[in-house]
Amino acid sequence: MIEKFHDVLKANNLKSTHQRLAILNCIDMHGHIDIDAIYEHIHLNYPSMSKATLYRNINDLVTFHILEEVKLPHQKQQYEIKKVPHIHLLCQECSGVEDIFIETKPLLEAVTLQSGFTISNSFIVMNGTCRVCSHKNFSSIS
Amino acid sequence: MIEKFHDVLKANNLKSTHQRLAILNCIDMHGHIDIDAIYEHIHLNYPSMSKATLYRNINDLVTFHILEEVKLPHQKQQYEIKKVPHIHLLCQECSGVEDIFIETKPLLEAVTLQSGFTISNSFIVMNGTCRVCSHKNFSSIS
DNA sequence: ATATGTGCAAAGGGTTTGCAGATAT
DNA sequence: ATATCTGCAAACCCTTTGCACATAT
Repeated sequence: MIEKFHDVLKANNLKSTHQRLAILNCIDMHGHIDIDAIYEHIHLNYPSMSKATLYRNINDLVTFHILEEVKLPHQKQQYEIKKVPHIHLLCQECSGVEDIFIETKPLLEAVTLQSGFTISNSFIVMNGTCRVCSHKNFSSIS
Repeated sequence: MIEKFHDVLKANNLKSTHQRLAILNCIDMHGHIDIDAIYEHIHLNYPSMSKATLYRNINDLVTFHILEEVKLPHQKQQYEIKKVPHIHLLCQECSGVEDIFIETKPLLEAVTLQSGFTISNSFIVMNGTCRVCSHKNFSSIS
């Protein structure tokens, strides 16, 4: 496997260890995932991985802005690879989380205008029902 | 003091105790506040208040949708009285949190269109610099 | 070769729970 | 009167930390 995160770590003067690569690959693979799920997933192929190392590395990677905390209402804290701004869509049926990249400038400008706030960053979560689950519900009715 | 939350509690078949009223008033007074701050605040006038009661009630009030969890990135979890949807503005200078009530329908519609999501609820946080802090910075430059 | 990172086990700190006594209705 | 709630203290996590060994560079 090509270790896409090797250079990211090096760029931050962090050593490229198996543990760190496993953590980053796991998070990257899942998109959004919480600590326990990361641990369980990695533990399958890598039973010697310790939780102390996981916690330490998660914190370090957040500090270095390689990871980002995702705090969704009514959910355990999750982590994701830091990407460009996007909206989190949280499906109430299947608990899935989708990312959507969409123009938020008009809203941000309206907020600035109304509040006088200079906005540097935004975090948007929307709760609802995803396309797949909507379709499932519809099928079961008809 | 008129106990505005007495009826809210009764409506949910929860007994209107001093502790619950103190918790709700404290949160209402502050807008957004975390558990420890609630405890300290209530403890001043009400030293016998126990943390167990605070935790139990916070959880109960969230369950009954009287309170709402507010999870802001890089902040401790806070609580607020459940209100109509609004945007949280988080100032990076003074750490203040403002609420702003603004039209988000166009964005929600765009999201629905692009993703097929049926949105029931949204949670929006914007980070930046509030009007007061912007002005402070400007003054110190000129 | 050496600064960093890891695993282990113990410590720490926030949250929950069982129980007996207190309180709201 | 009685179901509910509270305070206390102990139990229970989840998370962090100290230390000796291992690893990446």
